[in-house]
Amino acid sequence: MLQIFNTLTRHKAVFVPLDPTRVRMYVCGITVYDFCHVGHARMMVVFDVVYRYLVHLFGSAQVIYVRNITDIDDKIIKRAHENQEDYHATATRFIAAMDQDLRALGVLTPSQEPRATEFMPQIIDMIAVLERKGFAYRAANGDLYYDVTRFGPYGKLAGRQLDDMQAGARVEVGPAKKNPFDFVLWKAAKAGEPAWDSPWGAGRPGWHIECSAMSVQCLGEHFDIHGGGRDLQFPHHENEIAQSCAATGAAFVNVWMHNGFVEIDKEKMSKSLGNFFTIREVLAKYPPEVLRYFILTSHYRSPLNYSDQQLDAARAALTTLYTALRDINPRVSTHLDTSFRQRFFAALDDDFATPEALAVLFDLAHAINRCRHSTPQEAAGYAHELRSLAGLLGLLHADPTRFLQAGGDNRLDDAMIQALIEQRIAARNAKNFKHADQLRDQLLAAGIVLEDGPTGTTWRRK
RNA sequence: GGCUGGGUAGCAGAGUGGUUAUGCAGAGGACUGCAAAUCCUUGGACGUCGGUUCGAUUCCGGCCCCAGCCUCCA
Repeated sequence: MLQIFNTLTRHKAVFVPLDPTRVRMYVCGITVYDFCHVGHARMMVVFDVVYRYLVHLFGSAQVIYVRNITDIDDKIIKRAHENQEDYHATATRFIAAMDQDLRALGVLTPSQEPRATEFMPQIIDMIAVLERKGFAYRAANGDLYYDVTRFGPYGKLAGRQLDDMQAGARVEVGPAKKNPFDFVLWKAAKAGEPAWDSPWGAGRPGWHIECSAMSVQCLGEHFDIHGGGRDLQFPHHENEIAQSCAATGAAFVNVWMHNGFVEIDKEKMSKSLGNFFTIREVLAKYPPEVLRYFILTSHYRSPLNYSDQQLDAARAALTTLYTALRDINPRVSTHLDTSFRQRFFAALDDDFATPEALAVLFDLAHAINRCRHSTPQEAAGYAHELRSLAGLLGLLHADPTRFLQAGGDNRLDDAMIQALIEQRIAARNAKNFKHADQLRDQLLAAGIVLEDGPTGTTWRRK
């Protein structure tokens, strides 16, 4: 039984979909004005695992996963202006970059990826409903605001009362607002800004309303899971609740999920602090699967401390797993110890406890290594088990030898490596171990590790 | 000021009222020409002060420390 921690209740609870034939999840994607960083990668990978596991439990045709793209917003306009290009060109460019990064990380494509600019009529409709119901007001600056005092439960998701919050703790409060926590629904366009026509004049939607409109449009008024980074809990998701519930009069989301931050030196990785690494920066140094593995080594709600040391450890760990799979043809076996599988699913059932699930993978790798020579068919069975369980996490899809030999600085290509290995074999056969060791050291200096086994010499990159 | 989380071995990171997490790193052994990989064995831990308990890292309370949110942010 899958249990999920619900931010709304601060408890884990058994997940029961509203409609078991249509499990519906919405995740806040990114605003496309720059390359994705490791923090984005974490969110994408975490919810990718959630999606994969829901598909495993309910079937691929039963799970609808919507992840939006914010393709119009102040930052995009600013970036486009800096680059002297159309806002749309900026957005398109960074969407392509994002797709490339996510493909590398093995993140599955969601069922739908709605973009704000494609949902203008629906967004405007929802705002109009809010205005008609008295939840909106026009400020002196022309912007249309949501009046938070009109929505009773405001603050429930954040776990705080309006009165408790210190408005303007870190920034000046907008002077046009009646209440400091009021937020913009429709932003009046300034000269030269991209704009859409609306009952409130030319302008663009506020950030929060687009997610309310798109989620309701794609999944219905009331759906199962809504996710995103912890930083979206307040005010973004709080505001979504206020808008959606006020507009539809229905319950909005059953389970709210928030992933923890990526940190560097105990500090949140963020654009504003400037302490971020983009996904592509990391992928220039490490195979994408290493980054994915690294993300899954900590529970999704915990902080994840980023460092090269951790990435190195992740690569070493994957090397261990792939080494176990090397030279084995995974085959389904009917009489296997099923405790691995049971532990693995128990871990994921417990609020997606990936660290525990990964531990099971290592136990399987050890099981393979223990019996790979004595009972190869058993080893093949465990290898199949390892592959299929890891596959649920989006890991261990690669050919083992390809993973183990990938990367490197290409000082030596495969043919050169092979030639040096042949030379060394000749030297060994001639009992000229000094020369053989020299060749091995030469390869090691180039990052190539040799392994002499009963069936010959294999190599991998360090 | 309000609100959330958290402090576990060298590093990372799970978990549990009494019994091995796991990975990387370390030690010893097997294997190897020597290595590497692998296997076997193994050292090392639960911020602090109290309380509950036969027994607490694990429950309760105080304290200290850290991070995050209360603009935008995954």
